Amino acid sequence: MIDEALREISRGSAEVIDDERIHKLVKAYVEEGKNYTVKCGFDPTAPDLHLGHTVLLHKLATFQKYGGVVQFLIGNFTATIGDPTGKNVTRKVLSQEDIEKNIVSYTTQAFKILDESKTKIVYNKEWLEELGAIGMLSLASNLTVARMLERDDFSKRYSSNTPIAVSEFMYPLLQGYDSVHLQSDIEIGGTDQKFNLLMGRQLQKAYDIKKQQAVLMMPILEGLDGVQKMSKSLGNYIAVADESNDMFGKVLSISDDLMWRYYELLSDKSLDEIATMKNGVEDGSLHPKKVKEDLALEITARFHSADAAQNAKAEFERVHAKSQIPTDIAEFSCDGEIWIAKALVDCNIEPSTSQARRDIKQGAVKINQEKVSDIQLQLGAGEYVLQVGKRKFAKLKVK
RNA sequence: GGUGGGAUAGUCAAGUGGCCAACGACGGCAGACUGUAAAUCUGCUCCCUAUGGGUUCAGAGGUUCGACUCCUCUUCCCACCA
Repeated sequence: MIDEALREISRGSAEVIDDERIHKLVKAYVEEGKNYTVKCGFDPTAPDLHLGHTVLLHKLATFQKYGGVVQFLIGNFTATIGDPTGKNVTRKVLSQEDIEKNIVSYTTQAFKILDESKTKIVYNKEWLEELGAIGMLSLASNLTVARMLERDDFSKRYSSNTPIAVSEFMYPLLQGYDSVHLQSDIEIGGTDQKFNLLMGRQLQKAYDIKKQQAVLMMPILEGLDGVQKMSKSLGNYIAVADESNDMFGKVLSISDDLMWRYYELLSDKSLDEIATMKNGVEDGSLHPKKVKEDLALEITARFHSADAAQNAKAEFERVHAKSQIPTDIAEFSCDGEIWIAKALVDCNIEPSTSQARRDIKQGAVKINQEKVSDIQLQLGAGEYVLQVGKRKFAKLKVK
């Protein structure tokens, strides 16, 4: 039991600091039913979670299975500073209203994965606001400028003369102080958070907390392109709130290599099952497409439902394998005859008539499955299914 | 505070009076091939019913038949010195 728990806990992790502590905590739970706390901080800087975030949520859910009580920390105070991690520019400061809004959508999405009964939502504004100038100064005395500048992102920015706000220096300290206040037993985060996570340990020691938190770091999930990290700004993400059809399609569009990574970090399948599949693909007894489909089904089912996932799969096959038209297409209508290029723009499947012309020239545009070659084409009264490329569709009614 | 250098399309980056809607790279889109994968090859990549027209090269003026290119001012960024 303990071994299995530890194996699941360390699954996919990039680095664990003080795994002895984790071992003891899990053992105490299994043998004596004692709970422990696992902290994980989220910045409410964006309203939508994507699968990259869920890597951590999954890990938290695993801990919940084995006695962990999750301290779901909302950084509503630190969000006003902006985490400098991995940024090459100072982050924008968010307004209070935006933060409030983000918090609501954040937590509802998070509870699709987390067990609500074993989760405590905490806001660091509660204690950080009270800290005051004096508390802040004494907190800051725990860290030297030299050490701060050792940080990769800071040193890069410093040497490339990108401005660093002094307030950004405070960020790791405040995050560390959260661990002091919450007396966390374990904190998890992405590998890019290492500095901040270790700060928690250092400060817990400085503030005389008896035990320092163990730290478990998860790798950063690559986005759909398989190279850069999944992020909204890069547009290579799968959002938790994505439609089931989109979600299914997006998962299927990842590369075969990336698929294994997603399995490790996002799937509920056991490590043994995954290894078996991998062997199957390697010796040719299992088609990689099938394996990827299973992954897409699993992920879609998690955020929607098993039925929705099956429908998405059927839909996908209709549209792509048999190159038929999807069942659910946005509909538009217009009065009187309309020029094809204009129609495509009006239906939001082309950004400009210029682009529409180009695509028509290249044979990317279809009406009712028929390739269009005439740029001048006028659409008279009737109903049409317009298509650009493989995935953009629209229905148009011309009166 | 002083002295130099710079700002070009999504990003990087050529262009230093007309041949410029602007080389190239990356990204993106589309086509072929596939498993809507990867890899590869090809085309496109400011807007406009368009063998033409319009608006662009930080901003505002000016010189010129003509300016991304020259001059003046403004804003922002960078380097070196203080």
